[in-house]
Amino acid sequence: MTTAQDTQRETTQSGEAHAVPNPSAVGLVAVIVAATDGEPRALTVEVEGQAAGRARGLPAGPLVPEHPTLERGLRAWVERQTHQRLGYVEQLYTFGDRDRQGDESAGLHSLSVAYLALVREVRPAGLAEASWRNWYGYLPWEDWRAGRPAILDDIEARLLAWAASPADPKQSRRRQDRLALTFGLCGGAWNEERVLERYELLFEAGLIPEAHGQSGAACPTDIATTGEPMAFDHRRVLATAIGRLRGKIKYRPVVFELMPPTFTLFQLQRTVEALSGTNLHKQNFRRLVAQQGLVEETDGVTSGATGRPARLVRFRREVLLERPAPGFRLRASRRPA
Amino acid sequence: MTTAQDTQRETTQSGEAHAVPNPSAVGLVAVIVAATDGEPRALTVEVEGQAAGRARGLPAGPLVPEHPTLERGLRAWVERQTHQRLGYVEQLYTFGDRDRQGDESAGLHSLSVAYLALVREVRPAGLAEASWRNWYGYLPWEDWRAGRPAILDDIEARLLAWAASPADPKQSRRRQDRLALTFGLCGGAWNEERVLERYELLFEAGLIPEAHGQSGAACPTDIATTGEPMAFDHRRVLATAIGRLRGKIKYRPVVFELMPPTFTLFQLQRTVEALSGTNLHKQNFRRLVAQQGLVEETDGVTSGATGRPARLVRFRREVLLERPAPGFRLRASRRPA
DNA sequence: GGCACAATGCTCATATTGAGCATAAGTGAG
DNA sequence: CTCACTTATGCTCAATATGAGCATTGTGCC
Repeated sequence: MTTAQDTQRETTQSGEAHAVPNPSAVGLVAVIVAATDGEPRALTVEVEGQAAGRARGLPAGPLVPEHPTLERGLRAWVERQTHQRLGYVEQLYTFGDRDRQGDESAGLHSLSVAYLALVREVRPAGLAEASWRNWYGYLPWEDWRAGRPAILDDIEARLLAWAASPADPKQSRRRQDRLALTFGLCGGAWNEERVLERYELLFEAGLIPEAHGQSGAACPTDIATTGEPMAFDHRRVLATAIGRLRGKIKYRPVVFELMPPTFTLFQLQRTVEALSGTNLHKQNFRRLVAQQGLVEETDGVTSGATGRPARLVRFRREVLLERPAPGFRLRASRRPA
Repeated sequence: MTTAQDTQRETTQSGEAHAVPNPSAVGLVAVIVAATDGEPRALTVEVEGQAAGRARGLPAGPLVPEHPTLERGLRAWVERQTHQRLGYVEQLYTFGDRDRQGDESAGLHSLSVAYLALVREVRPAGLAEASWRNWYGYLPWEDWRAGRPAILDDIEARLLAWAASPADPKQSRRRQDRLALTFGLCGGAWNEERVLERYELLFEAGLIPEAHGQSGAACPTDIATTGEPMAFDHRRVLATAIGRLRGKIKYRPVVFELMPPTFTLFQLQRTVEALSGTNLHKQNFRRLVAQQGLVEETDGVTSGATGRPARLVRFRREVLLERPAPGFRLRASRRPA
């Protein structure tokens, strides 16, 4: 940035000149994503204050005056808690709901500014408290790579019951529409980007333990069906991140942030599939990548593994300049696996 | 929402239990968009604290404890300042850079959570201090509907000079690459979604008065070229909103939030063109809308105007349920107008 | 009626997809 | 060494989608 601005010295964003008339506590949260061995992983940490005991959380910490920017503050917290350096970082969403944050008592707001980060390698998690987890452990219904997940039978049955429960037929109808939209029930189609909407629906329907008190006793489903819980509202943040990432890989070449310097086209495909939770047609995928000019060949080939060796390629950084908006326009294969 | 959560009562997002250890001032800002007579408009208000005097700003106000959620707080501020009720609202971005907000003195952060709102009708702005402004008055280089804006000649010359100025050839090269990417110079293509990147580049290059002190004296360009200034960093917020909206209309049917209950296909096209700043091929546009099933015919037709009367149509809300991700995959017509 | 003007209908060449067949080039078993 | 197996890679083909333009249809206005 160039020049300091003194125009605004004496005024806040709102145009008022008081000294912090209504302070809020601002937290920073990070969803740090990697993909190794064809599995999508998020970096999690131990959470001490959590009554549930075993639920893990995302790297997070409060914004303090020492942080020059939000993003720098986030990087500092992540490095401190996980010893992981971040490369690609983008802002995700700012969460501020009173009822979800659970901070209504103090009479002031507590916001969480969430970020999405993509990292290349999974170092074996420098700290014992930090570890990489397959994100589908938290949202198992999102993984359609081996076809429709069986747990969806159970989930759908409960959701339909939830939709049918209101006395008011109009409200019942509205709930059914939402089911169709998000879970593809009643003739709707499954859209892999609606991760957050699905999680929120499950939350409202009472199938998410985090929605009930700390005991989780009121929750009628088990973890095998609705996934492992997370501390605070971090599963919601994770769902937001996955949805955003699934959308973004279709029009920006962000997947390459997850790849090593050289890789095979099939590894790339596996990574995209891991993120999107669907399967792609192999030949068409390589055609797409080729014609978009996203990669260039190296002279290396794979070895050791079974099957014909594959050529190693690398990301062509030049496409960022050439094409107006490169990325994958991926479309799931119709065949179930 | 269903149940209150007491799990988190005693902890903040970060897992610490202090009472607001590091407070921040949080502001809410709204970019409220309407499209009337084929022009894109944003709702602006008078800003009192602004030394520059005439620069207007976006509706904004601090987040206070009385606000149940961020979005509700935003709606309250907007209604108070502009008498405009909001329908469609989505979160845009949270701005928190020290150097841009100009609040480093106090030793605490001041964030702005920005929202994008789309409204149907332009009521003649209930309050005198609030008025609708064509958004291209603030970002004139973004309007390509009548072909490439002439002012870009001037802008490009200055940007090229800026890129050439560093002694370090590497840095110079990097600047040129950015120019190619954002402004389509040096063989690059113009991408109408990169509104924010273009504004930021101009800001860095010193062509935006807001980047210099309150006088604007150091700014080598005039308003006719680089657009009318706004208070604070609100032009950056506006640029963010336009970029987001231009992207979103391609895959979600959000334009209809700007349309009256019934409208003609050409009015719809004019609105899309106004937002995207480009021209579309008329026949292909209607084919697209038709085959996506986005609208249904009414039995009304236009009258009074010259030319053959047009059929009035309405938005088919059902598509939200049917199609996985409806929207316009608009592509600019090649011919310059 | 004849014009100007916009709405609407239709054609056509060219990409872009979705799906699958065929072949190539390795590994390991016998 | 040859076969079975596995994965990589090349290529075809039909179905759609897209970009561009021509033709026709209704209206208000002289």
